[in-house]
Amino acid sequence: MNNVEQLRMFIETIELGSFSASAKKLGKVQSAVSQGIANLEIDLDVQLFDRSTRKPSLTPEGERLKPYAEAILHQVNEFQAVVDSINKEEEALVRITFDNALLMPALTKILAEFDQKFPNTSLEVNTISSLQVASEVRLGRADIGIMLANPSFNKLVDLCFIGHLPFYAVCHAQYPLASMSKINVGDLTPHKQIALKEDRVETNQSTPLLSANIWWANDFLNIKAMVIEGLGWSYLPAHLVEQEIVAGQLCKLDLTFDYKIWSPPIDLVTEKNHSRGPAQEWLFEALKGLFD
Amino acid sequence: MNNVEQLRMFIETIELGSFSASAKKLGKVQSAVSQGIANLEIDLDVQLFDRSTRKPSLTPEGERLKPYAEAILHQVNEFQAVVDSINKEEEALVRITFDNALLMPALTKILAEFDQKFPNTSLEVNTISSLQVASEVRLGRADIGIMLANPSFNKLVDLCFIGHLPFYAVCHAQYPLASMSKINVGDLTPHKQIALKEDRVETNQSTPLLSANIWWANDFLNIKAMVIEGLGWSYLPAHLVEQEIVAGQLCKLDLTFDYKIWSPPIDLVTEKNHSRGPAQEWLFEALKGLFD
DNA sequence: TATTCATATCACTAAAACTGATAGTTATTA
DNA sequence: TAATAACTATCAGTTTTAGTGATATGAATA
Repeated sequence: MNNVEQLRMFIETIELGSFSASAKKLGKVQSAVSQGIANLEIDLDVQLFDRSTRKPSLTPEGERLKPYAEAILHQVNEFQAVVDSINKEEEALVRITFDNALLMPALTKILAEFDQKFPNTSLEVNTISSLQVASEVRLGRADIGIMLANPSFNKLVDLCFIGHLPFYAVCHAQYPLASMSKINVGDLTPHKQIALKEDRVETNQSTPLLSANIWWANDFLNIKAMVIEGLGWSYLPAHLVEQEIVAGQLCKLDLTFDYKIWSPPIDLVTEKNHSRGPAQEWLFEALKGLFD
Repeated sequence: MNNVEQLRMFIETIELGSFSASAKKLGKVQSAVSQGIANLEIDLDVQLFDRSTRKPSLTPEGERLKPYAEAILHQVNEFQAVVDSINKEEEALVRITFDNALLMPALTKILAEFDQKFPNTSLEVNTISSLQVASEVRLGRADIGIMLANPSFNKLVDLCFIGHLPFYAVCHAQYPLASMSKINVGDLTPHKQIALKEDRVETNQSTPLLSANIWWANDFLNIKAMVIEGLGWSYLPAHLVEQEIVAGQLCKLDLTFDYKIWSPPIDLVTEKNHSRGPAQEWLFEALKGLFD
């Protein structure tokens, strides 16, 4: 079997029930399909259609071969889709890396849209601590990064401010602070704060340290678990605790000094002066709207 | 993409590293492959090979397309295999039905060999009670049946005697009969026998009924479970209890009147005067040796 | 029975695939 | 470094295949 066009004739004739209809759909004259199918039958030495009736009807052998022919045509279409993708200069792979605090519904929605728009471009998604995001991009191990803003990197990579990630100060509903109103800094001092271990010496913490007794964890999900256990209070990304607050499991602290919600800025990170293919370009633009 | 031969040139050239080697393997001259690949590149508008070196080397685009081309060729091979199967007049489907007492290792081994020999023929395997096997075949719902011999069917279907299925009289190791030697018919009378419910009135039981108190079950696996529970003794197909006897869980009864192992005859059943395709023919011949 | 709709066949043309020869290029080796 | 071996590209000519348009024929329909 070498002739894909004959397989198209075969399948279209089955679908449409006649050689002439099949010919019209394939942009040929009737005799082309008639001969094409006849040649296919000769090549395979298999009778595919029964012509004793007005409209050709599939033989059992044709029925048996139909799914295999369809499988070939399907693969041919896949092949063509990749060819088209290449000719649109779409990348084979885009790699995105972000702080795991940023794995929020709006982000996964963007990734799902990406999959729809660029079915022939693979996506590699990594979550790591914000600190490492920039270096992953700079070392060429990721194409786009998203991280808690840190201007000290702006000589090494391109940064693009896209919005603020709101953090809530929360504790468990049974924790002493939950029932307090108008909490000021002094009130927090005796309570345990759980903070993100960011192991960077050169810059400030992304969340403020307010209690005297601080425990550290390297992942917001760990911190969340510890807060739910009632071990202390913490600043956590709003999207991570929204549900638990609604369910009454966690409480926001009524802090007098947080006149606005604590919201550190978020940057997109890309390699310096690096050209982007269409898939990367689309993803970059989509991520700009992450906080809209 | 319509030209499968060009894809073969593409893949063979990758495998063999040169157009000339690829040409030799495909039975063409070098220029045919050279032009073939060139035409493919023109059709796709994608540069597949870098010719600046002595031997052509894949471009990144070629690399990206390679697995898709291989997928097409794979499907084409599958298609051809089915065509070959059809031309050898192999059946699309063979249906075999047998008494579940016969589901023994030797049988599953034959089915595994069938799968090797006839990868393009589907196999439908049904287990039902021996009584129904013949009628399934007669009604055209199975191609080959295997059952405990019952000559009353030989006007309706073709029967072929293939051997005896040995049955052991067994009970649980703790059951009173287990410790008895030289058991005669009278010794059995007070003990409960568990027998196969064959719901046929016109013929004898396939296993003899010897106790006064008889329980019935419609499946040997059910009977086996009941015997293991210590509910009574029963005749069971040897292959079903071999393991448990070795493990000491079940015991063979030392029956004085069973001078030989009780072994009812087994018949292959096929539709009367029905022609067989090669797959069915092979399976029929293989099943003849089931008890060798 | 006439009509319609579909297919098969055929001679012809257009397109494509292939061949064999040749010229040019890249490695290897003497 | 020059000769050689092992490739590839190109081209004119040929063969093969695919497609066209006209025509004949056959099956359903009314």
